[in-house]
Amino acid sequence: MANDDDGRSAGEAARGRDGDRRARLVDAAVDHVAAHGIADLSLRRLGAAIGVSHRMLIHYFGSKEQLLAEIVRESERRQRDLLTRLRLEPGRSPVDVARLLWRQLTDPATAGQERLFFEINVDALRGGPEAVRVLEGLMTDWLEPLVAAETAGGADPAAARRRARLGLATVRGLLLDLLTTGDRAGVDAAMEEFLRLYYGTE
Amino acid sequence: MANDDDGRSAGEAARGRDGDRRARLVDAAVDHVAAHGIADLSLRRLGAAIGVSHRMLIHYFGSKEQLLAEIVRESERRQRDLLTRLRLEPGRSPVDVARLLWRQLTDPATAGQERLFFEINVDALRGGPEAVRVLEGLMTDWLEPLVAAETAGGADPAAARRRARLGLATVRGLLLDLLTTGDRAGVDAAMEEFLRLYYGTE
DNA sequence: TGCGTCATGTACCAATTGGTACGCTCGTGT
DNA sequence: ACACGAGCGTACCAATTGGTACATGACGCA
Repeated sequence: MANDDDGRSAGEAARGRDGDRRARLVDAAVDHVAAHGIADLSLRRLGAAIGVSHRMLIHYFGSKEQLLAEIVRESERRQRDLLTRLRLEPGRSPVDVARLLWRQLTDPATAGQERLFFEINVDALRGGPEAVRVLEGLMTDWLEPLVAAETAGGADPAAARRRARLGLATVRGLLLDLLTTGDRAGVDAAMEEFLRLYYGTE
Repeated sequence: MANDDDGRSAGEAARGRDGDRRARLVDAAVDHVAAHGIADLSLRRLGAAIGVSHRMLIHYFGSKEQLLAEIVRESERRQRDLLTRLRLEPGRSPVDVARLLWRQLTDPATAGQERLFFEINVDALRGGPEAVRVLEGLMTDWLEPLVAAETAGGADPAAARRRARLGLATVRGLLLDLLTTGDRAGVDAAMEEFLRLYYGTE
């Protein structure tokens, strides 16, 4: 017999002391992936980087695919957190919220995370049907609160959807620009231009 | 001795009858890559797909890296062509040009090409310093004519740069939205909203 | 006809990949 | 004290990778 096998089925239950270990591994993995990309990731290199043998990664996550899924999940969670942390603030004007969000997204500290977002997105585009869930989450998680904000700001639902979609797309486009050019000043200026058009500030 | 080696140095000169073959191979390669992505590309699979042995790919291009470089170059060229083909038209209003460009970019026939653009972009983000050239081309090739158009439309240079940058980012963001959601109607509506804000049409 | 050059396929190579087998080392319950 | 099970590392595996060696043609030129 002498079998290894975790009978743990990864995702659920069993938060019994090694849940910590798992969680810490995922965290470290996301950090590493944000820094080095997801494309040429190998279990061995990842393991070496975060201080475990690749054997342990398979032990805890079952397979590379499952580990990747968990990395994506955790990364999505971090992005969502970024958003929800903003909407909590009361009584801000929409422009200020937008500016705040923008500043947070363009914080150099989270640059890796943003790059990872695009990487996951592009990656999922090529992936099979199981990637659809990821893609949907990537869009709706952001679209929903934005639509809500627009509706609250007093726009009919159709217009709110249009505006939310436009805003999200523009932010992402500018974010990609910033990542590729690194020209913060230029991109910030473009963002200000957008805010002027979008909120009609003069 | 009995050596194989092409002394051709790939890129230049030697358009001597096999330039055709090379060019056709690059073309087929770009098509294949647009359809299947660049991430899990292998010389063997690519070769099988376009009807040559992976040996031939190396023979004609020297290495996978050089082949990839050429694919990227050709892909960029196609994108640029897409743009220049539009600016030739005389006497169109900016809104119409924009709408035309948008329709061309969102043509399902070029969807693979657009996806490839994002893939190359994301890929280059993680790449070494040789990728900088690619990234710069990816931005300036588009930004320049847009800035020119804005300036011609009567805006001071600073504003023209801001507006061009904003327009490009928004188009790309919406394009990414379209690729991930496939919701053409919704994205088109957002685009119309943008054109209204951007050109002040009522 | 014979020779050389180029295009191409087949067979191979070392390196790297995800995943597995197995054995060592502890901490803990009895 | 001792057995046992979980956590872990080492050594391994087959598959796939980019790249190379070599043989085999086809074609042109003498």
